[in-house]
Amino acid sequence: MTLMKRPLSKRQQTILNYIKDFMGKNSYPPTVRDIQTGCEVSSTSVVDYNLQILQREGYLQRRREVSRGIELLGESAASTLRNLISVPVVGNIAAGEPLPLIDTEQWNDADFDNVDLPPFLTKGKENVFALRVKGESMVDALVGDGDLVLLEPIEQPQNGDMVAAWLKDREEATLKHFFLEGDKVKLVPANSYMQPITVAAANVSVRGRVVGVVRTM
Amino acid sequence: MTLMKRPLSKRQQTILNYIKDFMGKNSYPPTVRDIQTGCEVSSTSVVDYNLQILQREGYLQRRREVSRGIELLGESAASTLRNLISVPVVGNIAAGEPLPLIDTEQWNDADFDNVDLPPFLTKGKENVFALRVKGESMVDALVGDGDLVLLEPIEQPQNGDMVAAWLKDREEATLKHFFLEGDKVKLVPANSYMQPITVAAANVSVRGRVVGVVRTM
DNA sequence: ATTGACATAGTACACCTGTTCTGATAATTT
DNA sequence: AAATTATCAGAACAGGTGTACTATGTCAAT
Repeated sequence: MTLMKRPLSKRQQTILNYIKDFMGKNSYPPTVRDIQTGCEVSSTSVVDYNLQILQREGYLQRRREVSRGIELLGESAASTLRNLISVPVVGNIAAGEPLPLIDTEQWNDADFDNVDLPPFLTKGKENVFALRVKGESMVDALVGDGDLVLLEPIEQPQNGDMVAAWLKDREEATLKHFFLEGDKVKLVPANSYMQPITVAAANVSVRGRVVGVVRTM
Repeated sequence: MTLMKRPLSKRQQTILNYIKDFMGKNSYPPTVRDIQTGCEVSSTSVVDYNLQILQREGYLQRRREVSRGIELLGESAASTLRNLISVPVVGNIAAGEPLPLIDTEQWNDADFDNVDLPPFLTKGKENVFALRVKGESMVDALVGDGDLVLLEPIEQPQNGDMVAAWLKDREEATLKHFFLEGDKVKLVPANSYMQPITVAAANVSVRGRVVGVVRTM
C-alpha cells in the first residue's frame, strides 16, 4: 500500500526541507528566489526544475503563475490545518424576538462573528449558520441562555425535524420538533415532560432545521 | 483585562474574513489584489490603507515588500491555523450507571472513540474528556439523550461550577451546579424550574467540571 | 462655513516573481 | 565511444505585486 516514490536527489531534499522550514516560520510559502538563495542554488530555473519534479512525485502542489503558490502535500503538510468550518453567528434567538431572516446568497461573512466548528457538527451541510440563544425561554428544547444553535436553512422540514420557527400570531420564536398534520402543525418540545402545541400551518414560518447545539461554560 | 480594540469598520471586517477564508482554502495568504477583487474594492490603495489599520489594531502582521506577506494574529490565527483537539469519549453518563473513573495518566487515546473539537470548546484545558449521555435523566441539566458532555477532570470544584458527580448513597450520576456549604453540598440544576438538592459533602464524588456540551441531531 | 480626521478612488512606478529560452555539464545507458 | 537523460547555469521577459502619490468624498466638531 505504500506508494513507491523514486528517491529524491539531495537537492530536492534540501528544497523540500527548506520549504517546510520556511512555512513553519513564516505562515506563507517561499518564492522561487527565496528557495534559490536559501538553498544556495545558482539559478531560479534550477529551483523551478526541481519544484516540477517535487510536484510530479507528489510532494507538493504548485499553482501556476501564482506567487508563493506552493502547497505541501501528504506528510509534508505539517498538520492538517483546515478541518474547521467557519459558521457565522447571524443573530439571536429568543422567544419574544423576531428570528433574523437569512439570505444565504448575500450573507456576507463580514457582518457577523464566526465560530469555527469541526465538520461532524455541520454534517457537511452547506450554509449552516448559528443563532445565539438569549434567555431561558428555550429550556423545553434543552437549550439554555448563551447556547449556540446550529441551523441548516430550509423551509420545508421533514416530520420529526427539530426546527427554528416563528409563530406569526403569537410573535414568538421557538425550537420544536416539527410534525405536519393536514393543515396543522404539531410542535413537540424535546423535553417530553412538556406539552406539544398544535397551530395552523400557515401560522408557522420555519427558518431552519437544527443540526446541532453547542454550549460552553 | 479585555483588550480595548476600536471596532472595525465593515470593510475591515470583510477584508479580515476574506483573508481567513482565503488562507483556509489556499494555504498561502492573498495578495492585495486578491483582496481587492474578492472584497470588491475599487483600488489597491484602499486595501493597503485598511490592511495598515488591521495591522495597527493587532489583527494581523505584514511584512513590508513581501508578496502575500500577511500573517494573521490572535484569534484570527487561532481559528484557521490551530488544529482540532482530539477528545476521548471515555464512557457514558446515565443516572443509574456508575461514572467511569478517569485515570488521566494512563488513558490511551487508542482505547476510546475520539471526537475532534475546536479549541474554544475545550478552553485550552488539558485532559478534557467526554461522556456520552444515555437516557433522559439529565434533562434538568439541559442535556438530552446522545449529547456529549465535555469535562475537565477535577475533584475540587469552585462554587457555581457545573460538575459531573456521583452520589454514593443513591448510586446515581448527576450533572449539577456545585455549591459547598459547610459539610454539605447543594446541587442546583441548570433548569431553574427544578429543585436543588442538598447532600452530605462526603457523599458526593466529583469527577469533573463541565466545560461544554455538544449535541448533533 | 471651515477645519480636520477618516475613508475611498484612480493611477503610476519600481521591484518581485513565475516562467521560458538557450546552452552547458554531469550521469547513465546503449 | 556515442547517445541519451538528468541536472544545472545564466539571462531575459511579461505579468504580478507592494507601495506611493494625488484627488475626492464623508462626516462630525469647531
